[in-house]
Amino acid sequence: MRSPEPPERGRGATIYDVAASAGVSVSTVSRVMRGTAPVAALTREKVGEAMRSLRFVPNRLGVSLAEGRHAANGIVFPDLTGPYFADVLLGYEEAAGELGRSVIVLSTHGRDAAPASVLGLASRVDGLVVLGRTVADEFVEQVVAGGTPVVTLARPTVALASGASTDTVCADNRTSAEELARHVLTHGARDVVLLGDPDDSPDVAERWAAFHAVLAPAARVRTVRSHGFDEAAGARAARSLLAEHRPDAVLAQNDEVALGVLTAAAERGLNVPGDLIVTGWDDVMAARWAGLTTVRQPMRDLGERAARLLDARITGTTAPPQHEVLPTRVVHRRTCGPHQEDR
Amino acid sequence: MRSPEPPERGRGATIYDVAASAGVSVSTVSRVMRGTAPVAALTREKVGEAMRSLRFVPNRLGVSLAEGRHAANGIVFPDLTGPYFADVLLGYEEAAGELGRSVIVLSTHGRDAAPASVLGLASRVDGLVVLGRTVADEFVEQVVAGGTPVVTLARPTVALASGASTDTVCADNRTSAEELARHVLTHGARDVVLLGDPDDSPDVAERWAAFHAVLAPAARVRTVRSHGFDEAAGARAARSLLAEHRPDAVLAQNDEVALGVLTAAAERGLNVPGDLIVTGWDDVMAARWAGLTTVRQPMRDLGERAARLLDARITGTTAPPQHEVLPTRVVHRRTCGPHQEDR
DNA sequence: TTGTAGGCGTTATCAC
DNA sequence: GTGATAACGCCTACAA
Repeated sequence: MRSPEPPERGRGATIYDVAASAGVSVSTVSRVMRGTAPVAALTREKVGEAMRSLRFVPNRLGVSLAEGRHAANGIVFPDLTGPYFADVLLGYEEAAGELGRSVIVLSTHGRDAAPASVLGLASRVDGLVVLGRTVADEFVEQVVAGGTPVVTLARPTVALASGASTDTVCADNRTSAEELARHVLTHGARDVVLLGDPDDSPDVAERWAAFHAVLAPAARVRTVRSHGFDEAAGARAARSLLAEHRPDAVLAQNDEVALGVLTAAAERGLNVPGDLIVTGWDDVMAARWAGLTTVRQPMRDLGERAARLLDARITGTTAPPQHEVLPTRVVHRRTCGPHQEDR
Repeated sequence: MRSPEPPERGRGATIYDVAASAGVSVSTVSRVMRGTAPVAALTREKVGEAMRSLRFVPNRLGVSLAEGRHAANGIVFPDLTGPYFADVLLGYEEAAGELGRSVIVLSTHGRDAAPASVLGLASRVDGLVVLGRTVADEFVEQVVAGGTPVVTLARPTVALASGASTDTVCADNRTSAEELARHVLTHGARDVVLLGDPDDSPDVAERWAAFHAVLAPAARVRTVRSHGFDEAAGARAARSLLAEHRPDAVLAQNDEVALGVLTAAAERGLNVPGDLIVTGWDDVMAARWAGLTTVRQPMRDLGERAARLLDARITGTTAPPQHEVLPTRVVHRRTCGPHQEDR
């Protein structure tokens, strides 16, 4: 004796198999699954039984094609390295899951996304979040024109042909950058270097503008380019920088670069903060252990808010474009001068 | 004058629109796209023109339904927090992309995955990677029985009804755990606590078994449970542990927990490593800045290998189940005793 | 309450 | 070389 339809290996049962096995039509099976119309108790019973014994799981492709929606969202990262992106993804995935949507991730690995990969992604989701400098405005516009809403994250809003613009969510770079700059001046810095990779992200450009505005009247300010934005890149850039001239302070574009600066400074026997003030951005875990002054941004919340804005847009809200700015906060530790430390 | 078919907002053009616009049949359009059969140069030209002007992007659902494949893989994480998972994902996404597959991520947020979410995911991918303790063996088997290959990562292989078992890739826990244990004995530890959350992952169980085997003959060994496996959990557990009794050494399940122990030890004025030896696992960035002795595992490679094993299985290899064990290495720093430090 | 049939967007197999 | 047309798996009017 075997069960009615031995679950065939390698190919899931279809709704037709269930219908046949239960002796009803496919519409009835569909109704039972979706509760979209009343079904006689007995019939429901038989269908349920058939579904169980066949281990039936509806094929997403069929469902999506019929429903006209993917129930999936995409997110495009420039890179997946480091704690920043992981936390954004965490917040995004959690909120998207709650809203009944799967998450498809695409990393462009530092390069600009290949148009094909972005359009391909767009064709398999209901909406897309685009981080920083991953996709040219032109393609963002094209994706939206194709009917797939886009939310930009940590990136300026993109103007659309329709006259509207993308929803966007980002962290408040300016306020904390200004505060950090003032603080550094307080500690006596008069020769400041802004260190980072300006091609990395629009966030960095915003911070640098704010740094400049505050520092320039009171100090010498130079921008120095690091090629890359990880610890090694920071160390390399700092080594050549310190070899030629020693500034009072280095404001790095993120914590990783700042940690690289600390390494280079230690190699030269420089005392931080006595000889050199160093600050980062992001407040990654290592920053606390290195005593690095930095700025904390709400990475999870960025991801979560993006997911919710996107959901609203997919759901068809006609609200005007939203631009959310999430608060950040300066975290004082010992690399910017002697004082009470935050944790 | 307007272009032939004004790209309608909100709804992408279909292959029928292109065919109509070019004055050919859909089969011809399909052939042009896929190069699956010869097409007259002139025709190809017209079709290309139509596709461009309509900004046609084939709908993935249609393609997938017809092709009978999703061109997407899933990956199920217990959690997305911390550097470990981000790096695994990085390696996975990179390899999957290279193999022409999108990546759908699902996090179970520490809990066991809801069967519905896993089966739902399985129904929209061609294959699945399952990390650690996220999905009960029973469901893994069910997913595979349904025709979706599964690769287990950092988790023992799952026996299948077919008599086979899942492909699996994991890091070598035993060798490094043994080495670390011997090393700790060398530094004089005779009262050792293994600290962690045994429910967290099979990896931890493996390490603890190896620790035990080496330590038990020469030292007192206790296992202490931390509820959770982040820094705060480690600190909490260490506080209550140290309040009652001070061991010579705490071997934590991962770096985060170990860093929590360092914090708790500092609060009590204990000298590390003089009064207390501490070790972690994973070699996250913060470990270097905290001087933590730990074990480095090739996270990216884990993800990449999983992607490739999965691809082979999807592609239909009939090779016997693969079980890959990737090498790890102990990183000596100052929390385990005085000596030359690794970076 | 249940069944029939057409549609969702693409591919692929036939004829022509 | 090209064009009908039948899948693919599901949903949902519309009929009965």
